[in-house]
Amino acid sequence: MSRYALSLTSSPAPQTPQTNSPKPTPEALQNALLHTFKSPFELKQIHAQIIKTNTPLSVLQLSHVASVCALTPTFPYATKIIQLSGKHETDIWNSCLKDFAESDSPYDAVRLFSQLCTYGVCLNDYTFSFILKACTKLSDGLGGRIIHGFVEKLGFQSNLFLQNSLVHLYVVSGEFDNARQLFDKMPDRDVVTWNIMIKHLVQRGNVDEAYGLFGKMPERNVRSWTSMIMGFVRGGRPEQAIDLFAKMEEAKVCPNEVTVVAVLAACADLCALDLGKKIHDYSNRSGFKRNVRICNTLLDMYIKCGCVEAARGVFEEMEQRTVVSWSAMIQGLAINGKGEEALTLFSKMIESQIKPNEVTFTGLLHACSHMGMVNEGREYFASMSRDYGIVPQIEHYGCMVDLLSRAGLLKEACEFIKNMRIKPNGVVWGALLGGCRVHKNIELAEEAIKHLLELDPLNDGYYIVLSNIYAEAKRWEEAANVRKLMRENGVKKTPGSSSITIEGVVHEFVAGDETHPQTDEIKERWDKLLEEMRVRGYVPNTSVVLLDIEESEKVKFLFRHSEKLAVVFGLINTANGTAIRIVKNLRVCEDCHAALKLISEIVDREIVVRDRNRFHCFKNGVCSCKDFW
DNA sequence: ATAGGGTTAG
Repeated sequence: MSRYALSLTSSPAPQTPQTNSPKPTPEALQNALLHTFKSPFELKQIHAQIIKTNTPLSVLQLSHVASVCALTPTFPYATKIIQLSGKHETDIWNSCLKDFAESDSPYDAVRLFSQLCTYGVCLNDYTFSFILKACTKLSDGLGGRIIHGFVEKLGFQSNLFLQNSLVHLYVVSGEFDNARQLFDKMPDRDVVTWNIMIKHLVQRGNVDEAYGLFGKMPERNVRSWTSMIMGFVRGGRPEQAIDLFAKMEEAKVCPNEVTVVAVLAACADLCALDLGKKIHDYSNRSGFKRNVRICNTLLDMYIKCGCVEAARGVFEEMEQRTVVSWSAMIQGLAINGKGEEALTLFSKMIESQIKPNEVTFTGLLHACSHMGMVNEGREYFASMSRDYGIVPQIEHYGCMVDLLSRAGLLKEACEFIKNMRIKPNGVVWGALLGGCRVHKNIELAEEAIKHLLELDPLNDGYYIVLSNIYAEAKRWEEAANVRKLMRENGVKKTPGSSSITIEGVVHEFVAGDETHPQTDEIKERWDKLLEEMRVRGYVPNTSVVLLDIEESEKVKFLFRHSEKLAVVFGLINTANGTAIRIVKNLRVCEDCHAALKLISEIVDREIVVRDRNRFHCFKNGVCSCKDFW
């Protein structure tokens, strides 16, 4: 008690009168008192002041008193003071409840709610909306069910706000059946109700069902469209995301910041640079330039379109950069053949006092592995836990094995796997297998495949690589055995597929596909290119064709690779001089790599191929990967 | 005074 009294008298009270200044108003005196009021034990003084000056506390002052006393035994005393003030008691406690619900410790709201119940304070619909907000923050479904009971008992069950809050709470706390049940029996739903359901169907990966609801909604607002677009992006269906965005524009709904993020993500996935640039323009026109998340997504879009310089432009113009901005830029440089710059950028990041996270290190390790910088990679790997306290994840181990294996340090890579502190996965052993192919080590490849067949027996890629390794060593019988094993295990080779987006339309080419309406035109153009390529020394590399067929047949197969089809299609259907951007589902084959280098020179165009792992920017006969991949 | 989207790797 005395401690608080002391603090009251000794603390500076700005409104305390000076000797000659006019007498302070009672309200100023109360404010002065409240200014230092931090403990419920001072309530008596407050109360005395009220009586002495005969001035009731304002709503703001009462709320302050309420929040100090809310979770203490002085609660009933505070209630009394609020009642004496003549102000509406429920309002005061509600505002306090709201503050707690929005604070970092929403559980305080739950405790206050229980006080309100214990002392019989009158509750209204606002009370419930705030306590539900707190429960939502806590993902407290059980609490939700209890509150739901209260809501019904007190007759608020037909309040749409509360119904929506309850549906949201159930869905957030994973009680989807309860959410659905409530949703189904709601007599009236508004756009918020539908949006909640769509959002959470999407989060459960149920994009089709979400789209079903989207179709049934009586009205849609910008959030409905955005959630659905985002749903398609997250569900790996960026074409549909972009289609829907076009429909949104037709419906004359104005995109907001979140829409911009969603559509940019779709552009990034599709390498749809034209649309991406349009959205960039729109974003600037709409004044979204200072939004860090938008900038990060823009940066990522340019990176994923292979436009490192445009990405750098966005990065440099940013007013604020978060760890996400730096990590995205580092990763971007890494997979675009600019590993050294990635490492330099990391030093700048550290100078800027930005703390790296696990993603930053993934980018750094990628930079090292794509450039063959073994010692640097080892050092970063050691540094991440030593200097930054980041525990390496499976991705980091994967990068390290990739780094060592590509550099030919296969034994060390193998040892590294065996000493890992977590269980290696398919990616880790797969990295070793990949290195074994480059460095022609059959023995370790067999060791790797043993693990891979256990870990990931349905992944066709590993069989293909092993079969390749045997074939390149001219051990045909073993190569055939691998393919036989593949058949026995019911594993099918994923067909190569490449896509190109022209004016917002995605054109997809699957290896060997001859059904495209422009097939003849593509062939014709290819034959012309081939003549010029041969003049420049191109020899078809049939070793990448694993089929047991005639050499001349193999050559035909080579010409049907999806990336070649997509590139030639792009040459035909875009203006001279424009860059061609292709996305491939697998890695680029060696023959295509050699061919595309020459084509970039012959037609004097930039050709960007984003494959499973990285970018290949072909320009003037060379590739940004410097043939190290 | 009350309800519903967003960023980097894989």
